[in-house]
Amino acid sequence: MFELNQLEQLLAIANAGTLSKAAEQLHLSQPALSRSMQRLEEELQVTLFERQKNKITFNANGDLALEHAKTIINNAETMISALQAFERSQHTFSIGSCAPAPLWRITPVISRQYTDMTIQSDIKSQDALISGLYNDIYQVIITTHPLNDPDVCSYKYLEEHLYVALPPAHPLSTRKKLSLADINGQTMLLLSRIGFWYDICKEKMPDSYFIVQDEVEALNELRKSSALPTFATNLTAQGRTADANRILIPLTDSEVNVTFFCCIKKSNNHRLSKFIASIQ
Amino acid sequence: MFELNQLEQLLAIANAGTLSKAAEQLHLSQPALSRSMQRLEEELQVTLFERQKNKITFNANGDLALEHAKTIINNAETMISALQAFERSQHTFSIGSCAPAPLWRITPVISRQYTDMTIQSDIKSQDALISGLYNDIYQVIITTHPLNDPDVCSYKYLEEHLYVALPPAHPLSTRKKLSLADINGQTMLLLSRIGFWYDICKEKMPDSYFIVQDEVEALNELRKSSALPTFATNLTAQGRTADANRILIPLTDSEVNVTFFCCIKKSNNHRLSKFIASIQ
DNA sequence: GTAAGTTACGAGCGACGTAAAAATG
DNA sequence: CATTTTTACGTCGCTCGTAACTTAC
Repeated sequence: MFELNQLEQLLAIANAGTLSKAAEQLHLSQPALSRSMQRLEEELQVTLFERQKNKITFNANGDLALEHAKTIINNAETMISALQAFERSQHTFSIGSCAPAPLWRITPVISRQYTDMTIQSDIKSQDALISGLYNDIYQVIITTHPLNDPDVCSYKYLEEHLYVALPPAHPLSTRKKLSLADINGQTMLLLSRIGFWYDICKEKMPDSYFIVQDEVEALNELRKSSALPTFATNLTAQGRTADANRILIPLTDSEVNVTFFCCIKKSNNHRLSKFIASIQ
Repeated sequence: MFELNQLEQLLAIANAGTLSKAAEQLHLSQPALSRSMQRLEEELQVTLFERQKNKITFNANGDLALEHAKTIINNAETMISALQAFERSQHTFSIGSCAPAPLWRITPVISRQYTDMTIQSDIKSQDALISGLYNDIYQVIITTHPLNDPDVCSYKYLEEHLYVALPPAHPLSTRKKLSLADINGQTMLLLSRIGFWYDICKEKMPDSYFIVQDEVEALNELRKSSALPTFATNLTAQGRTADANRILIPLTDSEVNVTFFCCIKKSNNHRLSKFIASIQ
């Protein structure tokens, strides 16, 4: 049987146009390449080139061989990346979530349970999460609704309730509850990468301007040094313990009082049994 | 990049079950195979086997690699056979015909014109001929009707008229013309491999029994030594020159007075221009 | 003359086989 | 003890690079 490196050489010759240039690209001497192609022809029992004294061109066989070579090399490269991706996936616990808060809780749990695994988490749209679960990009996804699929188990995991954190001097700070509509128009501090929350803010508070911060620390600094309202959640210590400078007022909209579900392919149930037990 | 022979070895191991047996099948020492697989794993940067002290089994990566390896090896083998088939086709002039007579004429013409080519001819049903022309199994096919396809040129080539050759003593031998229905029921001598003629005989002379001979010589011997009627055609010298023992009577059915057409893919027009000129 | 290709020849490295060791049933 | 696998080591062969030659523009 011929060898893959000979097919690579064939492609290189097609790309470079001449043996010499191809040899250079392949870090090979030109005579070595010449002989390698002679061996390939011998192996295939077919001439691939039209040889003139100082010129070599593909003949019809060569053109055909080139097409086959391309697919074979392509398959070989696919094999390598598929294997390496599979290997990585074996040692990586990938979680996708539609919001950041569940990850704050779940990541430490997993890293304690699966000590030899890398944990990788994404915040994505629900659609992206679901297709990621089907394609085994995620072992676990966290959504706001259980998945309606017999091959997937959805476990109720957490409830999240949002508050608005107002400075005491704020005109609305005496209210017992508020809706997003009530605070629409306010300029607010907001974290980035908050998944579906951002879409809700944009939709329900179209007149507000959001000062977006990437880092929690940066946001906290701004919170201290400004009178801007922010959001808070029941899922962080920082959100719950009333801040000296802020009064937390519950938000009433159903969209900001959600239940999160952990969704796992049934085929992964066994592998993740320890994890499943821990979230129930 | 890894090499194809390593993939072949991988398959051999999967088939044989143990390194030792696989090595034997591969005509390789067992340690050599062991190291070759170690190199493959190194190359892929992925372990493929679960190694115990004196036992080696595929792991999940290995199973996946095996699937990829199968398709790659398969592609490689396909490449070899496709190239060799293509090479052969380049040096072979393949003609398919629905009847033998046109081949008697056309074959010598082609062999004179294309001296470096092998001529290969088949007698097949019209359907098989047409699909063979499309798949480049035939460069030329001979049919009884022109093809209705803009990519194919159909050239009128020959007319063939059948006669029935009766012994002078035969009751019908004084007729000026006959139809197949008139001689239905007669036991007749017939050549084999006569293409669509055979179907016509069977259809139009359902009550006849046909003594079929593979060889022309054998048929001629029987013709001399028996009084059995046979068919004759305008396309052979032997058919035309009246035989002392036979009287040739024209058959009137339209089915046995046919025009043959040479059909050639337009894409082959250039390559076959010499041939096309010679048949017009 | 430069740039392309093939052939000739010597050298080095890489894959092979043999031998040895270790483990299992 | 037979079977299976890995490691160690020396050898052989294959492929490489250099050099020389030929041809074309």
